[in-house]
Amino acid sequence: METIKNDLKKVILDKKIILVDVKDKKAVKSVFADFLKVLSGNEFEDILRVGKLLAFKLKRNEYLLIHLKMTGQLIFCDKKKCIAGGHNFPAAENNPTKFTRAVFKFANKSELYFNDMRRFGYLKIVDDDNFKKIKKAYGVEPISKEFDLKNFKKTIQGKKKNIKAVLMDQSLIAGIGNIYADEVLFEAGIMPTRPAGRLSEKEQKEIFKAIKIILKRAIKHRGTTFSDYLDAKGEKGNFTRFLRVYGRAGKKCYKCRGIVKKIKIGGRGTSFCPKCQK
DNA sequence: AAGATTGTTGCTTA
DNA sequence: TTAAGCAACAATCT
Repeated sequence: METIKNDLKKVILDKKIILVDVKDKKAVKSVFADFLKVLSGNEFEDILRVGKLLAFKLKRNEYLLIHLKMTGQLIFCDKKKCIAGGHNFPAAENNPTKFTRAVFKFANKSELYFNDMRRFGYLKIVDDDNFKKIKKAYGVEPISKEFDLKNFKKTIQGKKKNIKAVLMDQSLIAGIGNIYADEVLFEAGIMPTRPAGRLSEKEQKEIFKAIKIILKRAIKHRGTTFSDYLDAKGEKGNFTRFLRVYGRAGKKCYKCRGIVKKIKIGGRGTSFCPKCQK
């Protein structure tokens, strides 16, 4: 989401929105007429990110919220090229696809496609007050300065839930999902099943450090399932190569050469190394 | 063909 | 009252 936000900020700000072609009304979680009314003729002034939620700031203190959930994509196209963000998208140049739920059309003929195969994602207009309320429901931004060791210790203090569930709890820490939770705990050498409140000082510090390292690395690689243009051969990009434990069940651990295991925690697939993570 | 899949919400239970 | 646990949401792929 951080990558998508940064990429889109370069191209869609201060462009007049001529119309929004909504192909799937279910994707819009506001009163439909209001949604169109707020957007038409408006402009995006900024893009903010709250955890995995994107907030496109509009004129008159309103925001377009976009959540991509599992399979959402945002693809911006102008005359020259398409840039894209989101999960496993097909050829950016083939838009609209059968999964295109809405198209934002700008005055200069450029377009923003909201695609979503599984239809979990949504678009929503909120005012300033509402946005503040939504933001409040999220925990600290882990890449911010405000998130320091002291803050983290306080966050996990007394928690009986396992550490993986705590890392993924958006109301505690914003933005860590299933993949990065596994990566963080592998980096820190901690078993995902450990009750968060019973980790030692040293372990807490290791996890804190790992959060910073993993997120920094992920952003450096432009996110996990982000792929940009098709290359000259028409092949899809793949940027999951920097992952060290997620999706590697049955393979050799990069640290100890033992076998990476997979279990279920809270209904989610969880990859870990039983030898390296205690 | 059953079980898996990157996220969140809202209900039930403790 | 709050925290934890879990099904549900939908559509694909293996």
